[in-house]
Amino acid sequence: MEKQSIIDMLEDHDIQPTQQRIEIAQILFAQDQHLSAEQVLNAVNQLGATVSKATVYNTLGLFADKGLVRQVIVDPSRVFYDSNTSEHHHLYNSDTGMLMDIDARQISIQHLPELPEGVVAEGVDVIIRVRSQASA
Amino acid sequence: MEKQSIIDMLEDHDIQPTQQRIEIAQILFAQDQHLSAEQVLNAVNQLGATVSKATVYNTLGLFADKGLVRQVIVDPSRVFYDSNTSEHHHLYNSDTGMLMDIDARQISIQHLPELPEGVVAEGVDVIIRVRSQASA
DNA sequence: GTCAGTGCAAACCCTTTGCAGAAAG
DNA sequence: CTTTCTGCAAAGGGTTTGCACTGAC
Repeated sequence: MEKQSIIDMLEDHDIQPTQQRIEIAQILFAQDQHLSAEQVLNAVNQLGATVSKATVYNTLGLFADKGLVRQVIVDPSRVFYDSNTSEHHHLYNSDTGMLMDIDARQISIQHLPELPEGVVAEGVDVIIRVRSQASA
Repeated sequence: MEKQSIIDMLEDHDIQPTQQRIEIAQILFAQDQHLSAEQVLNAVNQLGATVSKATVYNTLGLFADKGLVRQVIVDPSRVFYDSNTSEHHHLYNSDTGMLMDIDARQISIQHLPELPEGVVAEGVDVIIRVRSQASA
């Protein structure tokens, strides 16, 4: 994804395209992937850029708020940020930490229950948890 | 649930029924519920008992390993332990932190995708995320 | 008496925060 | 110039760990 389309994407989502945000977005949107904050930090700084930890966290939080990425909560120890925002679910290997997308069409949810009063739906997460065969 | 059935339950799951474990189990299995480690700690100690934080964490981890409770990972800031181990899913209000059970029969998953090689399924979590109406 | 379990406090790790300096418009 | 963003380092909060003490059998 080239720089100008990144900038356009950020502006479309009411995000000021600063240099750090552009660099982080370039990492995230290079492909559909799931990265932790630390992985983003490493990746950005391996490109020669220098973005601080605080800015990575701020930016990922901002991107999530604005709908550019989706937080994936599958492991209590860290949050993953998913650059694929199309409807899909996840398969998580708790032994390896590997997180895979599953096309939403592969899982059909028949009928959602009626929600309690005063709440609005945000989304539905489906997580298929697996382990490597040998392990416990 | 009376003390003797708690002890039987622990022994059935290869867990030595120590006093602290019995107290924690009595809290957990008083009803189907979702408690964080901190909530268990408070609840246990309000009963006049004294169980240390380390033991609460150790015990909850042990119970989860042995299948007595189920970890529910919906919020990056803390893990909930669910004393209802029958098949069901969850509804989570991220504004209030409220976690509710949803009967598995209310959601039907049509067909699971084939798993990658070398992995075995552990389970499928479905989380319906909601917010309180007023909020963002 | 032996081994597993417990408790305390310190260590850990991811994440957030306060605040001064830098950059964007 | 004004406002927003960034970076540093320190603080925060849930969880884990090391190790000596206690309890179970």
